[in-house]
Amino acid sequence: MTVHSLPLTPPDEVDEVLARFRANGGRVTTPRRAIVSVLLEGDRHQHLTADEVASRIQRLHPEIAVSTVYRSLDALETLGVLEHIHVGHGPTVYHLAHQRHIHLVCRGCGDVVELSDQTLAALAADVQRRHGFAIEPHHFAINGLCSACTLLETAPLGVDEVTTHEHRH
Amino acid sequence: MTVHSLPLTPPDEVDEVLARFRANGGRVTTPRRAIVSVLLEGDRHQHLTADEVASRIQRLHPEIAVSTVYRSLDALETLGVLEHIHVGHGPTVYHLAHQRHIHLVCRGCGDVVELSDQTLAALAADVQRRHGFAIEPHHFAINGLCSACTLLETAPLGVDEVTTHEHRH
DNA sequence: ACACTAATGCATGAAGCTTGCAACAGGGAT
DNA sequence: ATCCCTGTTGCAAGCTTCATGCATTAGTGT
Repeated sequence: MTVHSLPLTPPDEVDEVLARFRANGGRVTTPRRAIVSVLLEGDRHQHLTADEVASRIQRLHPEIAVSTVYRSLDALETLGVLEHIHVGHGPTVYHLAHQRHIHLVCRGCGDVVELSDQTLAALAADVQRRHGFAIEPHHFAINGLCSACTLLETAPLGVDEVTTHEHRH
Repeated sequence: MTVHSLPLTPPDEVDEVLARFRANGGRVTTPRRAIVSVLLEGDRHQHLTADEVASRIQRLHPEIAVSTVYRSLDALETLGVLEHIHVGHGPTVYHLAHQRHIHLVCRGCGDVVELSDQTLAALAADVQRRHGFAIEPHHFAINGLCSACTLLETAPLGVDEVTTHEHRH
């Protein structure tokens, strides 16, 4: 009997994820259940900042403190339930560990492109061989310019697009 | 006549760098001269946080405010004198633009390995072709584990190296 | 040397994250 | 099902990194 009537919060998928967490010595509490719940929401992969996670949780549980969210995110990450990545100038974002992927972030428009793991395989092998360094490409976003923003930059025909197109990074 | 008697602060190399800055409309002031000076110090490439830059400047010029350092770093970067990079969990670090290189940062020991530009050339071309995305590999540090720390992680023979070898990232 | 305007110093503030502590609750043992 | 131990929470305060408003100061072309 699969109950899919709840629109926002996923059902027992949450407990499924947290079962491994408990097995590894973590306590399953309301805040931790809520965190996994919001990260499972939606069809697409979620990359949420701690603050975004807190806001969404507080729609249902206003009593849950932001500091608890930070500490719970930490606990969940330590036991492998989720991971964080750094997206450049912005705050840290979190996503479930099983939704791991590499991120390209455009410094112009902020768009995020997901990259296949094998795209970096050759680079990783090269760096490993030449430097003995095992890169962890999921842990950071690769910055750059998407095609649209590249056009804007290389062709500053208009008025003052250099100043209007702010570089916030 | 090359005067290399001054040990800490480089000589007129500072003015050389700032000449282009002035030519592009920037005003050469004491704080800006001091910033370029500390970034030119030492034999190796400098990667300093804004706070580190401020501290070193204030040894000679205690009146220079931290906010001025931030704004001056910004101004110098806008006119191409220097660049900043994100090294993961830590604060932004700055270096002179002509000392540009790619950074590998070990999440275990914090060591930084410099990488040649061509190491990423193949990846950059691949991403450009497949996604139309122009990556800017100097702008972020690539995180991972150096060979020594990889050994520590894969062989947790000792007492409690997992806990003593903190993962701060 | 002058005047125009950018840059500075100071104070204040905001975002993102951490921490101390008393009260509370999860979950293995009973 | 209940108890107890210990990890977890909520609250408040604080910390780091960086940004900003404003009156004063100081570069730079003329």
